[in-house]
Amino acid sequence: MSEQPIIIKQIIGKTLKAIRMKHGLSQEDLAHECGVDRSYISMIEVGRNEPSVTKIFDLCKGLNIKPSDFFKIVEAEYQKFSQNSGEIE
Amino acid sequence: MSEQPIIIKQIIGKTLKAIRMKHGLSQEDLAHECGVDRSYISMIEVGRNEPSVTKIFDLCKGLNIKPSDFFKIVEAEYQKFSQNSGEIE
DNA sequence: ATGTAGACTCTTGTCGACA
DNA sequence: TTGTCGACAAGAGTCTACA
Repeated sequence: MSEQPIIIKQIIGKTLKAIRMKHGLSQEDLAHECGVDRSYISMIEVGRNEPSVTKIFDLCKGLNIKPSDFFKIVEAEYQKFSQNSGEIE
Repeated sequence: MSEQPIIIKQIIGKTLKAIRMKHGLSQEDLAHECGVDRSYISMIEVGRNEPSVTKIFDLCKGLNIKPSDFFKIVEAEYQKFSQNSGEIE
């Protein structure tokens, strides 16, 4: 049951990384900004951990974006991915 | 650091319950619909567990709503809550 | 129809250190 | 600057069963 054909953590990771880099922040900057561990951000971006909603809200605050916008991107990628059943990018 | 003044799990639970009931579904209906445990849905709605993003996507699929819409509601409640610094309802 | 409990497994999330 | 490893406490998530 934990076998999701479409892996949401990977989409979240890719999305987070893209936004973080667009803002010109390092992982450490962001980690310090929102009070989470740097290695944890790495884990997320690389798709190993799926952050909780609470953590995503924290991260979005550090990135000055609205969580709903973040999830809009994730949802769009999710649908793209489920249609193509292929690459994330 | 895991001390969030504003508890997102409670907002998620309240939101899920409201949408589920608007759709006229029981917890068991929804659980069966999206392949999760019924007691788990109860846990979420009551604010004891914070579901992962993956689970929220599953639940939204069972409710025929877009995850981004779900999070839009959660975000709105979150902001209302952080302004009033009071009741969720 | 819902909340809760116990017991269990797996993952999240933190921290320090190393490539 | 980032990925990863190991260890650890805490929480997610399942299942059975009872109020």
